[in-house]
Amino acid sequence: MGTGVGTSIGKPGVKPGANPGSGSGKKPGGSADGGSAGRRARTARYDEKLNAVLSASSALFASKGYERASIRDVSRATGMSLAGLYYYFSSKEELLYLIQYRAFESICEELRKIIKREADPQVCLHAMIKMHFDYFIRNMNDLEICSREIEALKGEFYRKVADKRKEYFDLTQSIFDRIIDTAGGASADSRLAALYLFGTLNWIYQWYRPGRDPDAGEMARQLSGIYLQGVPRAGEVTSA
Amino acid sequence: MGTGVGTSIGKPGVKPGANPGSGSGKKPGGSADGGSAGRRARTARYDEKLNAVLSASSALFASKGYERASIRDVSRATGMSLAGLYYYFSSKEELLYLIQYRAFESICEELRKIIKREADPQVCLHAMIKMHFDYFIRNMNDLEICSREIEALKGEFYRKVADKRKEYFDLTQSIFDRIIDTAGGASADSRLAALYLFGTLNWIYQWYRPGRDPDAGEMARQLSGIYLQGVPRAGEVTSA
DNA sequence: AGTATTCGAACGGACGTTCGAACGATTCTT
DNA sequence: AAGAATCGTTCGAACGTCCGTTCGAATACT
Repeated sequence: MGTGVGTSIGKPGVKPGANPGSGSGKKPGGSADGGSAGRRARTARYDEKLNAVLSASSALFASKGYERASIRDVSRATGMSLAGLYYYFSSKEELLYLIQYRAFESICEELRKIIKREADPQVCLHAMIKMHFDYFIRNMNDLEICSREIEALKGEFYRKVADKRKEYFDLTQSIFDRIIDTAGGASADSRLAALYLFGTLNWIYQWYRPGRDPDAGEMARQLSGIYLQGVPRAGEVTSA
Repeated sequence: MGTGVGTSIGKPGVKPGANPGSGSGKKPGGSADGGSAGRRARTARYDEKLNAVLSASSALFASKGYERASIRDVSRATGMSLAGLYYYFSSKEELLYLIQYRAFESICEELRKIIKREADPQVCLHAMIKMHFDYFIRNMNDLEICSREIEALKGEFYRKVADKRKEYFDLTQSIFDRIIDTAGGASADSRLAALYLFGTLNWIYQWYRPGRDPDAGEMARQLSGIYLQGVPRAGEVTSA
């Protein structure tokens, strides 16, 4: 903040000096950027249009992949001109950043609520998994991008998203910590358990098809059943 | 095979007619291409150099991603000229195909051996997971590419790799089928269980670091423990 | 009038791929 | 054994295309 240079990106009309691929990418603004604050939402129209752009980009990035989807594709999908798009973001990378950051921010908030609400750690794990499946089904494109395009961001963009992802992970691991505290000494390691679970959750976009596969409730029941009792007894009820 | 047109790709010196991005991509040769057969391994020198090219490409694709890594990067990494590389493959896509196909082919073979060897389904699941971790640690780049770049292939290339992947999946699901047959009626669904496990296995490249994390044996013990008894009892011994 | 938003047109660069010529080794002919 | 022909292998240079981004002017809104 001291220099006053490059502290205000993402705001309409502000195009920072050209840093063609070289610089270390210190783009995102100072505080809570990526959410709704910090973007100077002058008009409701601006916010609506930005959301439309993000939604179209999300669908495109999800179906073609971030690298293969071009800004020209986004232009075609939104009906906006190539140059007009750059009024809403200052680089393709920021576009990806906004999608990822917002998704992690909102799913983190939902998880925090659950942890606050559920005292029993086993019930809490089930609620967490159920919430993740629900969120996934409501926002398949965003979560697919959060899983698949982790390494497409660099510099500050990467760091900010990585922090949010770590928050989501730490919250999940804390649930396993409590499960393991309750159980005896023959439990799994909480970090590994959380990593294993994250693999499963980050992979569902690869195979889940809404019509064919079970709904979120059934999927969560089976998965939490496995993690709490193993595959052979996954269907038994845990607690009253 | 009937037309005699485009039936022999991947062989040195054979450049099929230009189909710039449009055609449906019916490139891979008739039978068991992608392995060692079908590529007309005239000389040992050719095979060695091809393996060097594949290995360098694998490292590049793994670290930068398939799209971001360019043929010029491969050229730089191998010391060969841009044009010289095309003596060993006919397109960048075929390069990716060869890496993926060979990896799936060899890991499928290892899994078939395990299933033939282990009569107890629970021991078999543990052996499968252990084998996968071992294979991953020995071939991190290849498996990362198999997990991350699934959708980069199209047409026949995609189909051939998808078939191999399905074989690996079906073999794994068959293990869960036997586990569930043995157990009572409160088990998980075998297809879901296999999909959940695949998520975990396909995600390890995102976090596993050889020095920091447990070795393959310990990781397999914990993961199979979870799938057989759940997190709270993952450390208990299953059978004698 | 003044600000917010959109656009057509272009720039420079990176990409995958190809072409024809050359090099090196092996084989064939004499 | 010598020279020519063949084949496998490598290369420099270029082609055409697509990309992300920018500029200054034009339009819409308040």
